[in-house]
Amino acid sequence: MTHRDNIINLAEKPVARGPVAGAEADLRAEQKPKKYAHKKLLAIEAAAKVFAEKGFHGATTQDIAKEMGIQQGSLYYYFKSREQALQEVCEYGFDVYVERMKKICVKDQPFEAKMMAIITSHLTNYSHKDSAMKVHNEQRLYLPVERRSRIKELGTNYRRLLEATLTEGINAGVLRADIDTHFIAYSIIGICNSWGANLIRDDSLNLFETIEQCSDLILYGTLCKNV
Amino acid sequence: MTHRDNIINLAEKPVARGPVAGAEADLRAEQKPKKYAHKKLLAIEAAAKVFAEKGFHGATTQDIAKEMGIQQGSLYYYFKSREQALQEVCEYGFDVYVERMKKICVKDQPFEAKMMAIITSHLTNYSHKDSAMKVHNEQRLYLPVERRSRIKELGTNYRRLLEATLTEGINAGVLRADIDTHFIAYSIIGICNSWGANLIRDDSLNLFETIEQCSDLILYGTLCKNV
DNA sequence: GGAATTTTCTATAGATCTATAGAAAAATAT
DNA sequence: ATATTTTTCTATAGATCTATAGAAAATTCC
Repeated sequence: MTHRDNIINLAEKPVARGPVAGAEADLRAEQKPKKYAHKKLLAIEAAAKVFAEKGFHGATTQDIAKEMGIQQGSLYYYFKSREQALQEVCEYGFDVYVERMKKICVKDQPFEAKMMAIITSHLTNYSHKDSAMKVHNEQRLYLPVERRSRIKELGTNYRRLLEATLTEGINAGVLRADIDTHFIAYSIIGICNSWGANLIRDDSLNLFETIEQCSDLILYGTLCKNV
Repeated sequence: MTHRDNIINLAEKPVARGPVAGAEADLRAEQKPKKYAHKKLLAIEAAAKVFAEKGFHGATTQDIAKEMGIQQGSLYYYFKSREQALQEVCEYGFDVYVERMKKICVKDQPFEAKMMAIITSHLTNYSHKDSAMKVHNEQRLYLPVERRSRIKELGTNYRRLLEATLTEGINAGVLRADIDTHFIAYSIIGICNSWGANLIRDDSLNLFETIEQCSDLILYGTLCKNV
């Protein structure tokens, strides 16, 4: 079995769905109401924005409700609790995100291009999904473990895809054979998260320049080639 | 003026002390009491630990007092407010830290060794100063701007030292001439903070291996040299 | 030992904030 | 038009949590 097979297997294994421990699926969303599903999304986005700004513990249900333009008490029509709101924000978009990552990893293209696509995907997520990704990175550990299983699962999937891609790069002779794929995967995620947070904070930063610089650093390092 | 001169100048300019806006120096600590100064340090460390675990907004004065083994109300003997405790935790150790950085940057040694020393210093800080550095990284933005001036100043000093060292590396022909020192400096800090947080969380991680791997990634990147 | 000073304790006012209950309003269906 | 369902509102109990005040205990000084 080749490493490409490995990646394809990982990529095609459907993400486990259905009730995960502590997930408490939103019954309303799966049933009749029409308007509900849409407004629930708005609620998640409002929560994401507020959590991103004030942190989980610093954000009140009042704040989130205000962001949505409804009364504090009404928020409980969409979330059973403030904690559940955090959970849903953390999970929001991560699904899509991991799926996108799978497509990138499976695609047959030069390693450098793949790395750039991965970084682009990671950083673009910060600017598109608004604040959900930032909240995921910074606040998820405030969730009790029971609520984190799905998030952890998605994160592990993501990291494994990255590691497999790195291994593939080594086998293809593109990457150094002596790197630790686990370490490098974590580092890439670390750099991306760090710049992702900067991108959100600082409007003057250019997304595409940042992507290029990140790729460049990870691939080529900083030492002069002539030495 | 050479770049080395630049660094030396930076390194020898004494860190601005005295009352910074919003700093509200702890009068008690500067006056007579003997036991006070010592126990105040314990208070800062207790606060650091609790803030690191629960986040600023998630940590109560009760939690901090309990960590110190005193009553909730007694905590106010050491801090005027919970917010001031956060400020002091964020500043704690950073002084020493920047001083250490200056010494490293000024010292005449091969660039690779310097980079390793810088990373060692940054990561060691995480394991020694317990949680203060983590709190600084994750929670300082919850402080109102008035309380952040000193912290910002120290951070800028630190980053400038790093940038100057990188520039020096370029001029010495060791580093690629086309890197953006500002970008690389931020990235180094990002990687270190990301691994620093991992080190605190995961006991099984080896500090020295992590240091070597970080240096290696930043200097050499991941691409195979033969390509 | 007794006075002065430092440190800690107890108790609490006043200000949140979450989550719920039940009424009201809006939307949809019949 | 009326009944049914969905969505929002108001009001509030009950549970925090911060910060202060003043008494008590511990320590230091003479």
